Amino acid sequence: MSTGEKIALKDLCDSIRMEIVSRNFPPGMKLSEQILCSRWNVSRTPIREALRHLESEGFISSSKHKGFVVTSISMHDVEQIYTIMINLDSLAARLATPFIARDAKKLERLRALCEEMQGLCGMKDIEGYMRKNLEFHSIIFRASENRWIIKILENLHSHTNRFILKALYIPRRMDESVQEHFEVLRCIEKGDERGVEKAIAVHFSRSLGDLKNEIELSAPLRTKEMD
Amino acid sequence: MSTGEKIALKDLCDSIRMEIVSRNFPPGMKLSEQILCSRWNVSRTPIREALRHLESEGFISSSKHKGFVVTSISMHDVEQIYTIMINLDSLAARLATPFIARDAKKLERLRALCEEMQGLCGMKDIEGYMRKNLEFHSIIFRASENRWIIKILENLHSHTNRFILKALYIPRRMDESVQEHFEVLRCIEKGDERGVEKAIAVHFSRSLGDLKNEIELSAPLRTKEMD
DNA sequence: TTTGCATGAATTGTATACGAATACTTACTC
DNA sequence: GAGTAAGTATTCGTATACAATTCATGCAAA
Repeated sequence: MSTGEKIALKDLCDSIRMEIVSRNFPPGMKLSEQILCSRWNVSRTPIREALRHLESEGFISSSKHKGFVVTSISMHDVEQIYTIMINLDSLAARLATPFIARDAKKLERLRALCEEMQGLCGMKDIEGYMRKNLEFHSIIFRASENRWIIKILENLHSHTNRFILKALYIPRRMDESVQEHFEVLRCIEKGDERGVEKAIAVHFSRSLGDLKNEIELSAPLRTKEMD
Repeated sequence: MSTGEKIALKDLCDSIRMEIVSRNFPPGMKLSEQILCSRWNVSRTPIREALRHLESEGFISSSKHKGFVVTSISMHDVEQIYTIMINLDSLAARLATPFIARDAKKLERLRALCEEMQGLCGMKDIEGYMRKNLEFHSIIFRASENRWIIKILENLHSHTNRFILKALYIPRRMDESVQEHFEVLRCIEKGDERGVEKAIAVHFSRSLGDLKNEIELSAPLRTKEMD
């Protein structure tokens, strides 16, 4: 790969972030500058600039003379993040409702996603489900037209996606979750801003609750800290 | 200045950020790397890394081959940010309440700040007032013990402080504001989490409302976009 | 005067070079 | 064999060098 034109800094940043979010670069992994250089065929300067960017986004941490390391994300972090998302995603959804309600394309896409999630849920395709789920919520918060919220939520959702574990399959929860998405969609279609706000808050609260239960149950497997 | 030991990257970053927040580096200002280099006696490499960090925090923007520019912050941005703070600061305050309620030192400091604000308000010292105000709210949200909220709010408060204009003196609003701070403090002392949450939300809502009015009134002076 | 272009100066983007700190290897002692 | 110390190798932090692009200036022509 990459034997031709030069990669832009932003793309470099996105590439590395993707590796981290996909757990291809797992928590705790040392990010050697040299290896990254040869991986993307650039010198250390742009690599370090990209790493500084990701550092400020919280995906990696650095210590002097020891270099960069992928941060780990614990259940404790996930709880803290969900606590924020319960509030912010619902706020964003409320703001977004009037914009989406009169946007046939977005409504159609949201409905398609709901149905696709229902299908994937039946097929037990967690990975696919998570992708659709992320797109569903992204469409909503991006429609809030509040660039500050959008930036924050993009970051937070990326971080939760680092934790969410393909392995963790909870059939009951997934069915519930699908229904909650449909409920959100119904409220949006009605233009019921407060209804959407509430539905999203409930959705994230339940997701967090079930996540905590599940982790609790699988505690012998892995404890509080993931990696 | 700076004729001795080498400055740490983090401090460099903080220094530049301070220049921006204090409007010493005003919105739209071109940040020439050379000038920054000679200002802090370092080479371009650490300067650029610091700038990348600040870019991801939203204080500057860059475009290829044109370099870095201090971002401008408009009333529209401030409205968007306040919309978030109304929710997030109140959430943080609710979380923080039980921790502060049993922390005599913090309670004492908060009370002192309230009284100092009252004094500064009488003396019409807006700059001093703003500083105390920021410390008051920072103590609260930092006590939330949610590191994700803390990071977000530190960033948002910094940005609003770029906008808030020393020139804008609103006696009535400042008196009101002082009372609202006392109300927040009373709720914290009682350990009334929901009361704190509500009080903070009301406080930020009113601040935003008055800010909008004031901007509206002084519209001939400066319109929507500040700088 | 204004428009257009050409040339050079200045600035940025990236690569490389070098000093400093850390990690690793090896060899030696016990 | 375990532990340790010295010396080597690697990696990082920063400075500098070079390439690519933009910006400014000046001059010529309309």
